[in-house]
Amino acid sequence: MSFEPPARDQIDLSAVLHALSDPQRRGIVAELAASDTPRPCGSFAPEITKSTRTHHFRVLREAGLVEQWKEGTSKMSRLRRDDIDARFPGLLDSVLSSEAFAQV
Amino acid sequence: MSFEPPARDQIDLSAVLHALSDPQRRGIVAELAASDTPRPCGSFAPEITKSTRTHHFRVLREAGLVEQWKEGTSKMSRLRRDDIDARFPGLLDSVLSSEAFAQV
DNA sequence: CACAAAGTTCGATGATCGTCGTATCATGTG
DNA sequence: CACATGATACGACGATCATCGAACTTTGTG
Repeated sequence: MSFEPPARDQIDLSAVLHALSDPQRRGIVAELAASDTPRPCGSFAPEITKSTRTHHFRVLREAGLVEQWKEGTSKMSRLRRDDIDARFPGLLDSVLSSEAFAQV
Repeated sequence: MSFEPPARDQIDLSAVLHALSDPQRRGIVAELAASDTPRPCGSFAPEITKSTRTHHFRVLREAGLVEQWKEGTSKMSRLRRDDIDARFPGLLDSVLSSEAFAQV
């Protein structure tokens, strides 16, 4: 049972908000948004286990936030910013800048 | 153990996103955002049970999205739009308009 | 081929979630 | 006071969640 990542029109708002409600995942998304160059999964969130990381990337992928492909032994990730922005205009930006803005 | 609703500076992004990730709660927030006149809890989401409704309002209140006060036998609710907008500029608007925009 | 590096899969665990029904409380009204 | 109304409290239920470790797969390199 493999998960087709959702097409642009199928991206679900609840799934996106749920995916973004976890700080760890939000951190990954923020890092992905900060630079366009794809990075291997392992270079994110070094403080958590590999399996937990796999889990978080799966949630992001199933929500439609992230696209992944293999490259050698590692797996690259890219933020589907175009799709998200097209489907939910302004949402991603406001979430990311909210994080940056609301530092206590 | 009663919940102090969070002050503006204590409103947590994860809690807000989690609260908004539930369609039922997002519906309540959307209705609250649509009209300024406070309404009793019972006038929302008539398809779910009273206790479930109470639960959802508690999540919204603890996340800082909603303020409530008693008025006679009923309990009124008000969206804390000013606080949310001040803390996370653009977030609430983009979530609400995302819902309206992305009708499949 | 042997080995290392990067991810995935597969339980498992403890926590939280959404929903419900029933009992209870508070407030207003006859 | 008796009763109705609106909401909360208290389990309880199955489902999902975030996290982990151990085993496994895939890919590249000596």
